[in-house]
Amino acid sequence: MKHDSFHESAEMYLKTASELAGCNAPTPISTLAGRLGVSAVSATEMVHRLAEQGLLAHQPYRGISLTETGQQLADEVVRRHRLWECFLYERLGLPWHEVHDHACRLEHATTPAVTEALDAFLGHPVACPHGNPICGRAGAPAERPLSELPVGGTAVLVRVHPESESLLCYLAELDLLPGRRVTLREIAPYQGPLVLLTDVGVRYIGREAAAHVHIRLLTEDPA
Amino acid sequence: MKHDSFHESAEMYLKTASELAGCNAPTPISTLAGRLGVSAVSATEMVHRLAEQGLLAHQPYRGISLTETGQQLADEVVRRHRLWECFLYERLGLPWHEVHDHACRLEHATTPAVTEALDAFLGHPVACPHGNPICGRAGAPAERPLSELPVGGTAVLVRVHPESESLLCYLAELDLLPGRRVTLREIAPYQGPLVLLTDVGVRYIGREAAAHVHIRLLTEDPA
DNA sequence: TACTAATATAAGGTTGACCCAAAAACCGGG
DNA sequence: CCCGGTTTTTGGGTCAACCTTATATTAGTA
Repeated sequence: MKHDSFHESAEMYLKTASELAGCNAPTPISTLAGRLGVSAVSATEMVHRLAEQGLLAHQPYRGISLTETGQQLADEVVRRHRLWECFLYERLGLPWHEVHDHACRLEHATTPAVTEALDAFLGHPVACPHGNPICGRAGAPAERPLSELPVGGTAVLVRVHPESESLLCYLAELDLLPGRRVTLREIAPYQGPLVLLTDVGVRYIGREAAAHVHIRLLTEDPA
Repeated sequence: MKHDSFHESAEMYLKTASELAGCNAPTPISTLAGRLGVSAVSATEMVHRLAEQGLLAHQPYRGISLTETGQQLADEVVRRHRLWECFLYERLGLPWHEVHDHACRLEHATTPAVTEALDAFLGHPVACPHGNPICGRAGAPAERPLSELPVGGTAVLVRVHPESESLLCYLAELDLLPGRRVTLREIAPYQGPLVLLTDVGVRYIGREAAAHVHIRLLTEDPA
């Protein structure tokens, strides 16, 4: 017998599954595998193991979805992750785009007692530095990807969802952080970038990236 | 490719080897194995692997000792461990005797950037809550195990060295924490416990435990 | 010196998390 | 309804870290 519960890997699978579940219901295993950087075969194996433990359901050729228990576990991991991000960013002063990776390591080594104490220490924060909610489920009113903002509409950036260092870094460079107010002037032709007006200047952002940036709509049309 | 450097296990071996090295120069593998809770065979295997990587030297039938590099690695792990202990105890307010175990998990998931930032955040502490030094090598003036305090002598408890939750818990119960001033009244016969006078009352402590509590001598004889 | 207890090695197993290559099952478009 | 591309399964490997049960080696002591 090693650790009490399961390991880093399992937690990563659940966490990732949870992240992808937000998009379309049954996530194909290949997507999971891609995101985790493992082969489809390996992912399938692990999915089976997790399914046996009742953490997720696998409908062959359709995809996977988390069970109640699996979702809970995943939520805990995500919570730890975001709490650490808060700590690393707010208290330790590490750069915005770096905290994700450090938190990825810590999230698996955090006991429940530490999690709770950390949460209290940070004053029960409601969102990580990238705007992702910390406590209850996602929800929140009228939130959608930036890529769906209509031309002329104005919105506030609230979160960066499927996070990745390169994306975070890119956004930081553009100064497109949660809290920023943007207006979509136009979408360049041929799947071109979105042209955004912000109070720090004009910004261009690709559709791919924009799909990962979530906004809260302020107005549909220009003032 | 998995993690960049080596894994938790290797770090634990090095850390433990370093802890035991303080006592007698070449540590027998069996001692290492015992402390890590693995079989002697497993420990031997791992020792070979680590020796191949030049992290420690193994003299058959005599024991092991860390190389320069190995010692450095071990020191880094220990440093991370103690920094986390400080954080958990001072900032998160977790109990004195519990922080060790939580820190044991975190120490392997801490990137250099986080270590440095944490150190700064804590104001570059010089010792963990149990009194073990954080930065440079152990040293410090005139430090010895409580078990070597002469009868009648007075000393200050400075650190608990080979740490274990049960020991820490026991000491906490007795209120024998670093900073406490004690006078050895007598040693009960037949390898009996030490009888200590403290400003919180009389305390009895076994010789085993006393060997793990380090003191700084104040006076050799009663005032 | 010869013996015993500690130490080391050898041999063979297990488990988790990966990999590849190839075969089989499936789904949807033409 | 059939064919091609995606997905899954099958079979066979690797590697690290463990395990047990022997068998050898050695150090220290009687």
